[in-house]
Amino acid sequence: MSTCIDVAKRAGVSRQTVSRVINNSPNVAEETRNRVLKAIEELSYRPNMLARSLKSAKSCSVGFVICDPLNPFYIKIANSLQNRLNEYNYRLVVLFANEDVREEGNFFNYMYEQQVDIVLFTPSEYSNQIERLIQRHQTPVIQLFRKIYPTINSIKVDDTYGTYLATKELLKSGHKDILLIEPALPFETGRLEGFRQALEEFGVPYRPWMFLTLPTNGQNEATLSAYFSEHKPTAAIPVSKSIEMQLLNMLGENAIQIPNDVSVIFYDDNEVANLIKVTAIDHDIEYITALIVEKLFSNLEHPERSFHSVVKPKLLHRSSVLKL
Amino acid sequence: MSTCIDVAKRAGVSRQTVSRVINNSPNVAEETRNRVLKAIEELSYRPNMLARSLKSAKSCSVGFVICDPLNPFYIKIANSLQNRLNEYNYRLVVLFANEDVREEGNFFNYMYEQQVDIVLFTPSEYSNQIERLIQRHQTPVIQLFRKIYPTINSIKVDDTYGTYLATKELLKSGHKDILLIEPALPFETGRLEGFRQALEEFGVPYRPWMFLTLPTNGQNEATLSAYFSEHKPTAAIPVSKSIEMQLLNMLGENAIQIPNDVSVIFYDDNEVANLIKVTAIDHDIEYITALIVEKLFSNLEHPERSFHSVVKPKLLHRSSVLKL
DNA sequence: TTTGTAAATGTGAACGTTCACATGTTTCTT
DNA sequence: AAGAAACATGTGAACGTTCACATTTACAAA
Repeated sequence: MSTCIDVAKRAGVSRQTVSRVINNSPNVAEETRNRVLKAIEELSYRPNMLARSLKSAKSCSVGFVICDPLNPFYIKIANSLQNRLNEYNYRLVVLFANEDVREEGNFFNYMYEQQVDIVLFTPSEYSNQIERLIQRHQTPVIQLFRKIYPTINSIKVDDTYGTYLATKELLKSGHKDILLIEPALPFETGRLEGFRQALEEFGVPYRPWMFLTLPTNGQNEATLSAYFSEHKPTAAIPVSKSIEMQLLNMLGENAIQIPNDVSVIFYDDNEVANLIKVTAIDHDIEYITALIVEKLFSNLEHPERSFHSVVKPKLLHRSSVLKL
Repeated sequence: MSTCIDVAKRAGVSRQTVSRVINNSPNVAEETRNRVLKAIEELSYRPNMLARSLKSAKSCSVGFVICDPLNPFYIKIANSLQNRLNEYNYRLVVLFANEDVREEGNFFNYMYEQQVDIVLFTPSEYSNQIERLIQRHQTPVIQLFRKIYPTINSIKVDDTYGTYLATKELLKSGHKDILLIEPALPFETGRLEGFRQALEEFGVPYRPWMFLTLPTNGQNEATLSAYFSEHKPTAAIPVSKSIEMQLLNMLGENAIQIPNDVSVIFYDDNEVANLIKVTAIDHDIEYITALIVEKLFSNLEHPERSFHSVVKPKLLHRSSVLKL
């Protein structure tokens, strides 16, 4: 692998001039620039980013911990984020995680070792060990999609508003027996709140059986089946892909049809929702990543300014809601 | 961010001793090691990997270009690969791509700049520009899942055998009018070959209408619908997630039921296949990544030994094949 | 002509490690 | 007891860049 000194020798200039050319700095004579460019081409020279980052004390990289790699939402975010950052000559350092707090410490240590300029992560639950780790280092951190650490900057989707939207849509169609199904998480998502807000607005009383939490890694078809045969809701809002799938499975096995027997709105659009035409809460990936990038750079410039941004989701109408 | 010199000062040793401790080298007195470890802890010191890689001329990183980020197969591969590499203190540098040759050159330049020790990529089509780029650099490259460049080491799934398996399964159940649907790709996948092998074995003549290629980014429901109403195959093998989804969509709209009206085997298992119980070709992710890691390290040690590995897929029986 | 200013280019040091080697200290061998 | 071997530790240089500054050249203004 050739270095800038090899290029310098071949072009008959100093290494600094090569540096100027590859960094597009002005004050390089056109003739010299061309000579350097030619040498770069001939040697297929590529600057060594390790050396550059080491010297300049800026790696121009953003760490991103994908908390659930099998959820395409996060992959789309990562993909879009990478494209945006590349435009600024920043790179995205991706780490696949699996919703495990015990591993989160390793992720941060990894990011610190890689000298990323800023870390984006989705906390899986509160841990004061992690909080201390973050405070000890000066690397800025932004929590995405969940605001679990009050003192750490955050960007998230307004999930309260999301369930509010979905619930309102069902209420508008005349549904009164609605079931909200969430995975059991070690923190407050705000979804139940939005659910209750909508119910209240339509004067429908909230009943405890309208809200169900399910173990995250369990086989929940039996629980769901029992619930449906006992309570017979006319509509359901499953949250998270795995619960959506389990619900579909259960409905299929019991020959309960969407929307004739039960109306369904997914919280989180995905290709299955698209396939079987399920109305869903939709997140504007491009808008979210644009916001992340904006906040990220402003945070690098003004680390003292704290922020907690909230993005409103939308409802994507399909045909899984029956008018009663 | 503290450096090894900060740690050395605090522990009252030289930077080299700190280096020895963090690299677990022997020949460090127990008492000294503990003093250094304490200083590391107190300063929350993390070694700077940029500096380490720069000096040692080994970044201990593997570049991985994910050709289709929305296909969970590649994400699972990346995730598993990352876990395995971490065990060897290697890291995975991930790049999201979108099946575009024109971008592939940038990916390689990026990987070269990042000084990765080896690149794993899935070529989207043959390009002699890319071939020259790879040859000019000494960084080893392994093509995954597609063997497009004959001279470059490869690891792939035996797709000929995959369609052979799927076709045989349908033939065994008495199907004779089988449709293989592939995306139109600019290279030979070998799937048609496996399809024809199985037909021949069962004495069923191959007819041109049994094989359909569809544009990769098109809305193909209409084409599929026309095909089905004209030829009425009793079974179909859709290849690639997007074609699988389009087929399901079309079947749903025309009220064609699986398996009563048509038997289906997916080429590539996924959660939709699991949900609606579609028999599918299954790839053993862990086996594949173990092989990749093995080949990767042996390639770093013996760059002169070339290899072209092939992994056999399996058939995952579910209930989408009707016995005729 | 002299002087000043801007543009073009070069040089030494530094970033945080590790390598190669040097040096000092202990422990074993005979 | 002397020498060798093993262990423990330290020092200068280097990795490929960029930074800060220095130097040279060109050209306009006085």
